Amino acid sequence: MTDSEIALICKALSDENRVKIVRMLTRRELCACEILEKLAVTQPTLSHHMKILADSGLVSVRKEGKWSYYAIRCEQFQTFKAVLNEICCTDGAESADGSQRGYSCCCEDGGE
Amino acid sequence: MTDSEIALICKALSDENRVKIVRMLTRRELCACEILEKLAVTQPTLSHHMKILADSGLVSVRKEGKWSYYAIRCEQFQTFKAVLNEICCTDGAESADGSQRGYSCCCEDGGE
DNA sequence: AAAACATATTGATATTTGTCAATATGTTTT
DNA sequence: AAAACATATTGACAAATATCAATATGTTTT
Repeated sequence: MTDSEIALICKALSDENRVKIVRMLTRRELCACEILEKLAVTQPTLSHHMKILADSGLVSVRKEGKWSYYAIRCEQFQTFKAVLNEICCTDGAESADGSQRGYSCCCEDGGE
Repeated sequence: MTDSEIALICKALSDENRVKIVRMLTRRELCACEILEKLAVTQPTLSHHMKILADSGLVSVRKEGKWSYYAIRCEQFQTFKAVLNEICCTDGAESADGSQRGYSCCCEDGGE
């Protein structure tokens, strides 16, 4: 996954309403009308947001009759998260002074 | 972590150059001059990008003499990734027709 | 003190973005 | 066929963004 593709997905998630939408899609697909009910935007604005999410590859669209159902694209989302997991801070297992931190290192494997 | 905070971090990662920067910071802090060498932007533009990354909370700045050292903020980055892991697709352990997928589900825990 | 160096800020500009009203497209119901 | 419904597209506009040149700030070296 290229830097450009990552940037595109992050751009799709760079708007508060689109973050809300993606969070709503956790474990259930939703039609546009259901999403619209929960956001304070007009229908054309929602349609615009859904297009950005779909174009980024993060969300799929399934048309059924007059409805459009949206869902998270598992494979794409998984790849995105895998890339983020490759990014790692400079922290080791514990702080420089030897004390325990209140959180574990952001790196999955704890160092190379 | 609010939708707004997530959007802010994603906005920081919504530019290809900034994705490159964050990837460069994996496991090592870097001064601005080192980052500048590897990107095709002017010094003021880099300074602008570093400010956006720092303001998002994803990156820390440490000043030492005339240098500014940047690093990934482990705790913040980890929290961000934890939020993404809460977001999950509608897929189960296998495809609807019972066949195996070429990738595992994007959900960490495989369902609630 | 002066020069060189690293970084930040300011000002300007072209481009992109989020939003809405109006309208179009396509589907289902009456 | 007409009305109602769900969604998409178009056009417009204010706000935000990425970029650079010029300049400022602060530090180190000479």
